[in-house]
Amino acid sequence: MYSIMYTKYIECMSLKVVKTALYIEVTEQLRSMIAGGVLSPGAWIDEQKLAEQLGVSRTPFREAIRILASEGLLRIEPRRGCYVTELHEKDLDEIFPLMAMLEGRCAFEATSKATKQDLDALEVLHKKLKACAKDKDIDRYYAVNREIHLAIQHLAGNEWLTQMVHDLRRILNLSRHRSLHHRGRIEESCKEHLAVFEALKARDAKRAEILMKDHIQNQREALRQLKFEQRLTA
Amino acid sequence: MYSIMYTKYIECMSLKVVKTALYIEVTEQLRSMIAGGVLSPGAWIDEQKLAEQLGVSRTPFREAIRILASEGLLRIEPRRGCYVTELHEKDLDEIFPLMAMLEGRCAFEATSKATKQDLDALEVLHKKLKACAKDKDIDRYYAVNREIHLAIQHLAGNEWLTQMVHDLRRILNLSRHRSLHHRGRIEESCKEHLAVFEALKARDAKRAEILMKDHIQNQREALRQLKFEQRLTA
DNA sequence: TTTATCTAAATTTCCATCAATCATCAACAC
DNA sequence: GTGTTGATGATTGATGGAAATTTAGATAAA
Repeated sequence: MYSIMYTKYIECMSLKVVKTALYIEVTEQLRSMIAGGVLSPGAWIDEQKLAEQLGVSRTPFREAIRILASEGLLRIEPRRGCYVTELHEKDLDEIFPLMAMLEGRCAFEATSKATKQDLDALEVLHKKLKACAKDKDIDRYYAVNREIHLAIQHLAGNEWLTQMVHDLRRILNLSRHRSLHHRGRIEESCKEHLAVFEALKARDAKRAEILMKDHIQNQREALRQLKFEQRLTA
Repeated sequence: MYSIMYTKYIECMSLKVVKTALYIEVTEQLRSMIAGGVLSPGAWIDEQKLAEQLGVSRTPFREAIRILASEGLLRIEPRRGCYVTELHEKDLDEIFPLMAMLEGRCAFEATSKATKQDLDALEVLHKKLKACAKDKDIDRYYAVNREIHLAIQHLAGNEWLTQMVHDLRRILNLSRHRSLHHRGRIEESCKEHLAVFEALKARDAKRAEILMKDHIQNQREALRQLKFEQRLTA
């Protein structure tokens, strides 16, 4: 639950990187392999092979697996093996409303806590977002969008809430959904973000919350549409 | 994230219990040791000693520790050791509103999904609750109260939401708060529950949600009061 | 007295290995 | 032909000890 920063520091004389615990590095590596689609949902994880591939023995590898499993990214079937979690439509239908509620709450809290400087920083981000939307640069849009969400979560100032949103987001990323690829979604998304930001600036917390909720639920809807259309063409 | 039931079964001939994976049993044991206060918040966990005490080697013990750490019950400082998480007032101030929001949502969803039978079952539980409140039987009240909350979560039918509430509840239990010991709180709590139930029966989802939120936030308030008064007498 | 450095003990982390369990498939009975 | 039982190979689970790191104590220097 806690996100702890593990200090990596360098011994200047020997230039040797003092390593964090191996199992933590393995956890991170596996996390990004899952996020990057190297390990796809449903895939079986071969302890021996993967551990060897990462250059570690099975013990720290196993510890990493246990952690990811309790985060929900992996699923361990005792004595049978370890698999990457698969998200079904039902899961998405359950998780998106939760995200909407939690991020809505973030927007609500952020509204009263944001300083003038905070708003200025957000202004910059939203300008970037608009530019990305205009250029239809989906990858950069996604990155800036992420920054904005993180900023709002940070402004809300509730670490447990933030952690919860992060955990759920990681799970959602399992579906590698690309709702932004839905026709017109990027412009819609941008408009929604600007609306949330307007409410924030107007110090209308309730409105910011509702708009943020809508924003997330519209993501779900775009995703559903996208899948529906893909099913038609396939 | 997933709560998996691991089957324990018995080999009848030899009367030997075929054990689930050791690290899972250790996880459960540690969990209950933490919940039961055997391991108090802030306490250092001596891997060697405790593992030996539980009759297992350090490896499965370590895996258990990793799991509990990622659940938030333990805090691991790499290469330094493992400690039981301490909750501060700030954490309680952050977590209770989250619980209120999540359980409020449960009540909202449950309202539309509860069948007549479900309501009848809840009726029985609330009758029990009233009896416990009348007798001031705090332990039994706590148990029945828990049953009602679980029932409502179940009715909401969102597994991810349920899991999230469970995770947070486990964390909250670290504080071993006894808000019910606050003067008059048990009666208040009971009244609040009955009010939620009335809204449920009236199919007034929004009202059920608000009342449940209030119920949880009042718990926080009672707890704050209790601590304040204890500080005066101490 | 305080600060710094070094050494030893305690502790965490990691690995090689062994044991227990599961999936597969062939042999057999029905 | 169908279903059950029993071996074989592969994989997960557990162990104890070796290596690396930190903490604490002791000694020396300021």
